[in-house]
Amino acid sequence: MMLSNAQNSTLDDINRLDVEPGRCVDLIVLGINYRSTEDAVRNYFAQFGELVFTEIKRDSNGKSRGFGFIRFKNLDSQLMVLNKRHHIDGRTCDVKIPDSKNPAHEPECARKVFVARLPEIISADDLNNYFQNYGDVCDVYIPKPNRSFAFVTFTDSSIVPTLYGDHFINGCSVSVGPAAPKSKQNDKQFKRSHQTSPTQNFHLFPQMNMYETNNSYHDNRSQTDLLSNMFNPETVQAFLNQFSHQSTHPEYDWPLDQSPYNRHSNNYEPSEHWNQQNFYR
DNA sequence: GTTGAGCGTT
Repeated sequence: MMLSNAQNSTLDDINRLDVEPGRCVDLIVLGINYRSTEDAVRNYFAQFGELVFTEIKRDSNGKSRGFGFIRFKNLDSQLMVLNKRHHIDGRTCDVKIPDSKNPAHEPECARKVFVARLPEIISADDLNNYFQNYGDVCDVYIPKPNRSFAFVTFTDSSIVPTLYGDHFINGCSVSVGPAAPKSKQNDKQFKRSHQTSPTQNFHLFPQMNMYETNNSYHDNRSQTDLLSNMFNPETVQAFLNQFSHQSTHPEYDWPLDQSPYNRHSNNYEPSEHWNQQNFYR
């Protein structure tokens, strides 16, 4: 056997899956040698049991992307290889449950709203007090210096879509929209985590649920269209800039976990070692 | 012709 370094328990991982218990799922194999063939991968894992599926992901030119998927026929085989280190063609490979199978991988942005057209006179306290009426607010983030927008994060994502639209806070009108990611990475995560839960996809189309009789919301086909309907051009730009990591004074931005409005935080001071990458993890 | 954290339809 070519096993080494058993990592975590495998039963817990399987129990957390959104699949039938006792059935094999596709397993992702990370770290495959770029030169390894599917035969090599299949031959290696055959020692643990019969495989019903083997695939190495390749680009359009046929070059290996260094990872692939396998599926065993029997669960005992799967248990033997899952979350363990393997050695194939001179490289150490990890076998894991794909993120796409794990609904727990919901990105934070699903619990967060983007508040646009935010006047400077509205404080994080104001936002907290206001949105607390709709759900459990666990974080309020206003960039410093003020850039006319904020993020409000809830502990539960389910109420988030119901907030999309205009709100009046202390007599001021603000626009609330999805805190959608812009980067390719987050985009993928965002799509993945919601593919597995079709019932939650409605949050991408809030006007279908909230505003279908409101003429100001024409299109319900894409998030981009949603934004163009919901926000004015300046606000859209501000929204997109936020995800381009273009803070003019990043040293004044607070990380989520150290925001004074973050209940899980006991540090009320701006961080010295803070950088934006932590925020947009 | 290179690389080495990640996440699958083409």
